[in-house]
Amino acid sequence: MADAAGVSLSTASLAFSGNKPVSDATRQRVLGAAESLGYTGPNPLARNLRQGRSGVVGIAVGQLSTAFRDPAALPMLDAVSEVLGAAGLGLLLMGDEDDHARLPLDAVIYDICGRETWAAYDAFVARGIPLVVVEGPTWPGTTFVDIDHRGGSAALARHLHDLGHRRVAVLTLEPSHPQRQREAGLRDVFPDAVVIGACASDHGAAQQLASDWFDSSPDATVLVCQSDVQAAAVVVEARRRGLSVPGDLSVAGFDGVPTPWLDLELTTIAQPLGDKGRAVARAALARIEGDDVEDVLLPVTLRVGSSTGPA
Amino acid sequence: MADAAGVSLSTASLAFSGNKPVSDATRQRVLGAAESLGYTGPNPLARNLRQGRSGVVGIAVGQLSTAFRDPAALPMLDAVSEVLGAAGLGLLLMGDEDDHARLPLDAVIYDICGRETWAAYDAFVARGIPLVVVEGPTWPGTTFVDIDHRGGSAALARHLHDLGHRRVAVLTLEPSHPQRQREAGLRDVFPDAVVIGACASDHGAAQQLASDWFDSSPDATVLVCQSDVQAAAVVVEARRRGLSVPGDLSVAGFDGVPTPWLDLELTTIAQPLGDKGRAVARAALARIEGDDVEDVLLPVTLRVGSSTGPA
DNA sequence: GGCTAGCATCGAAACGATTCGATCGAAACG
DNA sequence: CGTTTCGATCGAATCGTTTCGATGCTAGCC
Repeated sequence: MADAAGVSLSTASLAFSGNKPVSDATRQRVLGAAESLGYTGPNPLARNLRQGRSGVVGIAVGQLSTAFRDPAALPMLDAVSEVLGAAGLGLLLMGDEDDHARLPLDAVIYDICGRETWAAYDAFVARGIPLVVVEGPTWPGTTFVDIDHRGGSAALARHLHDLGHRRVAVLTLEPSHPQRQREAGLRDVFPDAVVIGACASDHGAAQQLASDWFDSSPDATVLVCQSDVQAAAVVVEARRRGLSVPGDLSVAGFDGVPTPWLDLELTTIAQPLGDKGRAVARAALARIEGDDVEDVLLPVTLRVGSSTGPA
Repeated sequence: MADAAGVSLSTASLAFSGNKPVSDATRQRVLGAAESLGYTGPNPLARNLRQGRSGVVGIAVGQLSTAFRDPAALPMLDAVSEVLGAAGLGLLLMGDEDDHARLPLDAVIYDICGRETWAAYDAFVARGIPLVVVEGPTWPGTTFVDIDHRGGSAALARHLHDLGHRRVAVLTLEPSHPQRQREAGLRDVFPDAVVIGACASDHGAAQQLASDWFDSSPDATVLVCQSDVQAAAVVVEARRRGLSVPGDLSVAGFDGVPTPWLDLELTTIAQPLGDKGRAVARAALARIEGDDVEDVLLPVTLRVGSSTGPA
């Protein structure tokens, strides 16, 4: 250790951490000795043990390739990473299969819906690790960050109603907390909207579902989707069949992400992805500090594009 | 601690870790005591310090939202995560801005090209942390995993030459190690291929570049792109201008990822993304064990689709 | 019966920092 | 000049494991 060159362990530690004042001369001596001995600074593992923190926050997103294929996931992840990084914390990706209960995490973010997919939830709760859940159900020991699914869907529904639409079809996500909220919002305006099927936010799956639906000679004048990816797939499939959007069918999405390969702007519910990520990260930070944290509900905005028109 | 209920610390440790045999009766007693005292198993931080390992591998990908917007990034990330997870290691996302030198990482993967973006490289080398570089230049202390950019590009070029094409335009990535290799492969066949511009693998940017190029009344019969995302954007833009693909212009991509919103199959160089990820992860694991690791060069395959045709 | 093996358990020494409280001088103050 | 104060430094305790070597004990062997 560098203290062979002049000072005590405690002083050397202070010279590196700056937790207490150290005279300039001493600091120079310590840093110089470290340099010449090839000492590269405090061992992070030892620091972590002493401080009882790992400096790492886990984020569970289900299967990685599925989770990030949806463009809505990225801006949020970016924001989370940015806020945590600024606080000196790292972000650890938790796939859905591995046993992450043995890793030293300061907090865990669940960015998927459905309690059943919360890997290692019990272990984390038992160890007292703060949990932040995005768009999931509330659960003991958990801080909750959500967007206004229901209000957004209702706003979209009113927009469609104003355009004269009465026969509404819905392409849903697989059953989940946000999905239920969105359906409720839609039914506030269209109680008898008809669900044509459910799939993940995936272009191929949505296009297949839309194709089957078109085959059934539907009479709806608008198809409401649960993501812009789904909506884009529906537009592509409609056109492939010679249908015009919004002439023959109006299509609405959710999320408000760019779909640059379409030459129209989707009508969609834009959610504040960056705000959501920042709220999540701040909640995690606060809980790590031991502060009490309120659940967060973020507003969404209806963004009217050119994929919806008069019935 | 649980040893208040019967045994010594060492035995309790063995009961949990299983590193040495412990009698069944003792194990039961230890586990029972742990249960009733609310002890949730060995503290990961302490274990890490003792063992000198954190169980976490970092992966640097540049800005997150940019890196993962490219669909080619995900299958590889998935494979990396799967192999590391099976070995009990976690994967930590390193954005390009933060100081990750203070985190306890067992190894670091650089999945971006260009030495200048290797955040904290010097610090990691100084601390003796194994580094694995994907598609980057070789560098001291580094294990290198790459695909055969040059051979793949040359194979594509021969395919185009066979189709009768002689006037070739190229849309490149920003300058980087793989980009240089790919250009070399192309020029093995078409020495005077003309570069029309460079951009990241991003739909919007590529479409803009293609648009400018079409405005210049080009005489090339084929446009070679460096990713399927770029190629898809070019196809979209060509059609928007009433050009047929491959009738008026052949288009080729790179990567071999699905482009479900196009109704044609891109001609492309398919790279083994899963294999690449697994090779990277295995290299990291081996280096963590202290083994010597050979650099890896993976083959690619030409996949002829319907976006290229006779000149 | 004595000796050797082998198994289960234990004690103590790391792992490498941070941090609390004490000490020691020198400066400031009356 | 005596006393207080403050800043810099130091010693020792602590974080919670894992692991090495030693110790007992039982069983097997000749």
